[in-house]
Amino acid sequence: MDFQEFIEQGEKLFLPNLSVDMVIIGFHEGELKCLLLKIGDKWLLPGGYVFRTESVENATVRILRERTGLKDPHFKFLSVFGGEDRKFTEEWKQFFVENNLPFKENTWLNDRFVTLAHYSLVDFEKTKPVIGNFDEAFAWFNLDELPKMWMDHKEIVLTAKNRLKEDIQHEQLTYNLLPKEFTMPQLHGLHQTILGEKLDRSRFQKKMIASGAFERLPKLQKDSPGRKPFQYRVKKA
Amino acid sequence: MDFQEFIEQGEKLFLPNLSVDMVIIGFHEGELKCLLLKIGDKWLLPGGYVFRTESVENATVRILRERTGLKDPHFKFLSVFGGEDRKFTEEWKQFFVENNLPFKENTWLNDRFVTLAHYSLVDFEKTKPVIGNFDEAFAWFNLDELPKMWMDHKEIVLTAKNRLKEDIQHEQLTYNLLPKEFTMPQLHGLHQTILGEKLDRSRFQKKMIASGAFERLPKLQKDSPGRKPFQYRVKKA
DNA sequence: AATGATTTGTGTCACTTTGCCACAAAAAAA
DNA sequence: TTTTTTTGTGGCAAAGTGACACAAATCATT
Repeated sequence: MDFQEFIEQGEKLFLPNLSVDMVIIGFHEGELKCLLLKIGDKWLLPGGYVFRTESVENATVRILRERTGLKDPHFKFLSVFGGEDRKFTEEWKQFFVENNLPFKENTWLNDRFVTLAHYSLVDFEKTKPVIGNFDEAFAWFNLDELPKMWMDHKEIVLTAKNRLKEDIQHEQLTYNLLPKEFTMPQLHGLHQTILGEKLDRSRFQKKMIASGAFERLPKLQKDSPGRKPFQYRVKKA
Repeated sequence: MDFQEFIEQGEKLFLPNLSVDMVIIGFHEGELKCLLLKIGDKWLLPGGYVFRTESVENATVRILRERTGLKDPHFKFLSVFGGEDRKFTEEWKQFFVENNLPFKENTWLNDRFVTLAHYSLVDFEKTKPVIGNFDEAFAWFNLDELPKMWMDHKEIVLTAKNRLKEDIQHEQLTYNLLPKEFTMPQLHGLHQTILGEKLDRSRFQKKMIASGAFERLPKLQKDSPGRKPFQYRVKKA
């Protein structure tokens, strides 16, 4: 679907005034990163619209797959952003002007959008981002060093960051951010990064093992100094 | 707004294909009750649509106020229900036929709806339900004895019931279900009802008091046998 | 008025979980 | 061989939890 077609057909194909946005989070070099796309001189969340014949959930998975190349990505609903004046008119205008496209103020694209924000925890190494038809670039940004972003997208990312902090206390989900096989020191570092505080390594390790959610594998072979850690993977139910 | 006007104007006034539904929960005679409305021979959740010039949040508050008479009701987002074939065609058809109204298959009302479900914890005594223009009746139903309901509305109620069980573990919010001034035995009974299990009274009371969220008031005067309990209210921040 | 039943507030005590530190084992580096 | 780094596990005091006990307060019944 090229842009012209997208503008013309979108109104018929999609549920109007409704979008799905994804905060896609990966863990790389000890930092939490978020996948963003560039349109114009600002960045935005990967997102899309819901086909009239498609469930919201399927739209979410479809959008995620399209942008990450992952088959079965983790995701979780985050929040509704439904402000009465939530429009992207200025952003689209700039995009149209820069691309020498005829800008019309009152297309569906410039109308108000209620967005269903989700977050997704992905294995950074396995994720192969794909830009959309209108995006100029993609990039991973440290959650604490976000660029200029569209509208309220920065707020959405920060909401996700805070939600992750809460969810990690009650749910076993951080392993989605690591490779299938990982070590306790890795998981420990990840949790410290998410919570932004030091966690006692001894206690953390004992607690994780005691949770029974992981099974121990042979030790990891590596060249760095120090004892070689066991590897773990999530127990299948 | 009468029904004819509602049908004709709704499309222009509201965001299409989007609704807000409320699971309004009260606590009465030791049981959790849910406020439902009757249209036709089935019951449905209080709900409504979002004006194009109104935020989702304001719509939620407006709908809640309209149906409960409460000034500043508690509410919390529950979940999105966005199935690809989520339509109320049959239910509306029956309503139109029963009321001798001309039924048209393809009005906005019969289109697919994504609903933003919320739950609201209210003081049963203070709540004065008001039925909508098209509702035949309202009633409070025990959460475990729900009547025949529209589409997936029963599923929404059950989702709320389960969510409440979870939220109560992490958040101080159950006092919304009690009068401003309440006793520890009351709060204890409420928690037991929500969780569906016995909680040690001693421990519960100590934990609640230790949380520091409540301030002790003079003892309650009552005629039943036994020691008179202290009253408490939520500490203002 | 005395006694008993009921309800509520608080105490105790064993058991578990948590926070913090220690230390030994393993393996590269010096 | 010794040192340094990393990882696994142990110990112990403090805090939290579950189960039960018991006393205080108050109405109902002799």
